[in-house]
Amino acid sequence: MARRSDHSRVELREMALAAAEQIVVEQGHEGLSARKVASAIGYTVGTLYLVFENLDDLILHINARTLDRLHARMIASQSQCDDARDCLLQLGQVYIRFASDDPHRFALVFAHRNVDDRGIPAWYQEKITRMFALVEEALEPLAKQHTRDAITQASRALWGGVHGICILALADNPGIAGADSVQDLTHSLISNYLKGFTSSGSMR
Amino acid sequence: MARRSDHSRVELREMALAAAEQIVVEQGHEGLSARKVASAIGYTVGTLYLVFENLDDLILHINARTLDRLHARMIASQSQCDDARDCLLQLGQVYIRFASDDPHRFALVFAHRNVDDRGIPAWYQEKITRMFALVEEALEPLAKQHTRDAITQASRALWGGVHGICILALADNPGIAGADSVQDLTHSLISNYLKGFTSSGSMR
DNA sequence: ACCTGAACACCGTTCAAGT
DNA sequence: ACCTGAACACCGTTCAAGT
Repeated sequence: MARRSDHSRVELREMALAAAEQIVVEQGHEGLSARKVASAIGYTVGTLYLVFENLDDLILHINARTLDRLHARMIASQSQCDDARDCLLQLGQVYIRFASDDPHRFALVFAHRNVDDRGIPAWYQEKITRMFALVEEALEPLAKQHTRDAITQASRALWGGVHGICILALADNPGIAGADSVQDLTHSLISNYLKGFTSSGSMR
Repeated sequence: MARRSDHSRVELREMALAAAEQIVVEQGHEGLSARKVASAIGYTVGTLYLVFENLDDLILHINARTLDRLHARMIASQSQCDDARDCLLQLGQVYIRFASDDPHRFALVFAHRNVDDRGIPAWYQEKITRMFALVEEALEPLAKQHTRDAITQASRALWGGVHGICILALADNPGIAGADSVQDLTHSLISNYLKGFTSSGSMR
């Protein structure tokens, strides 16, 4: 073979990403390999390195797509909720459902933190920041008496919390996935946190 | 060589575990390999499989030790706290400090969930359950008006939350590790959750 | 210019063969 | 009985060589 040019660079990238995502969905994070992706799209391993820096770079792009889909769903949920508290509960539900509907893809986002020497690229970081901003927006109407910084901090604490319940549940931890449903735990976390956050008196 | 018998089975296990832990501490999860462990203790790869089922089994035993140390520190913190609220805040602090003092070992516990076909062994699960039980105990004096089940659920939601902040911070997420310290976020989560949980009225 | 295919340096796991 | 060492089937990554 050699010199095929059947597909443009962009086409190759798209094919590789789609193939890689399918492997992850079916076999999970551990099942993914450069060789498998290459053979799935009918090319040699070497070709993959023409179009991605390395496997971590490919994974980063899968994760970018995953974060985009998650963000879209979070946005969508915000157009059909009643009050601010309900909006936050909806965000939590969407997050949990997204993770449990597609556990392998979701887990990949948080399994691969060691991108390389020069850290996570800014365009990718923005996708995470954007998600926290969504929580912050939803929290704002409930926090009139708080400063901007306090709201930011609260959104981070709260969403870190929701995320924790989510991944402990995915990992099938005995302590979490036991009797209660993940949705119930998330509801408990959000609603109790909000009760505390919106009550006027500071306890310390 | 062959037929050395320099070390008993138990000695070999201990040596392998110690060597593996050192590799994890220094090089992280990705740096660990059966061959490296074997060569670090002066044996061949095959020997490792005489004394552990496989690499996942070895990792499980590293994680068991990590959970034991964490549990010991959590226990210790409970003997020097004032009221129930302070005890819970201390638990959170210990958890976060433990994770950030030894990020690689801590991350290993939650990175490796796919033990094998027949799931996580009961003796290991118990180490996780034990930790949640500690939170539940600390929570109990604050929840006189709640049922046993409600307290259990609250301890799971709360500790899932603390865990989430913890790992997002370790992963150096821009949303979390930003301006606020992890300790502050944990404090915010616990103290606001408790305010909500201990306030009498249910909001729904 | 585009892609291959072989090479390099690694993996986890098994198991006949040596002492 | 204990341990080796070679084998097997995989990895990620690179790059001279082919068309």
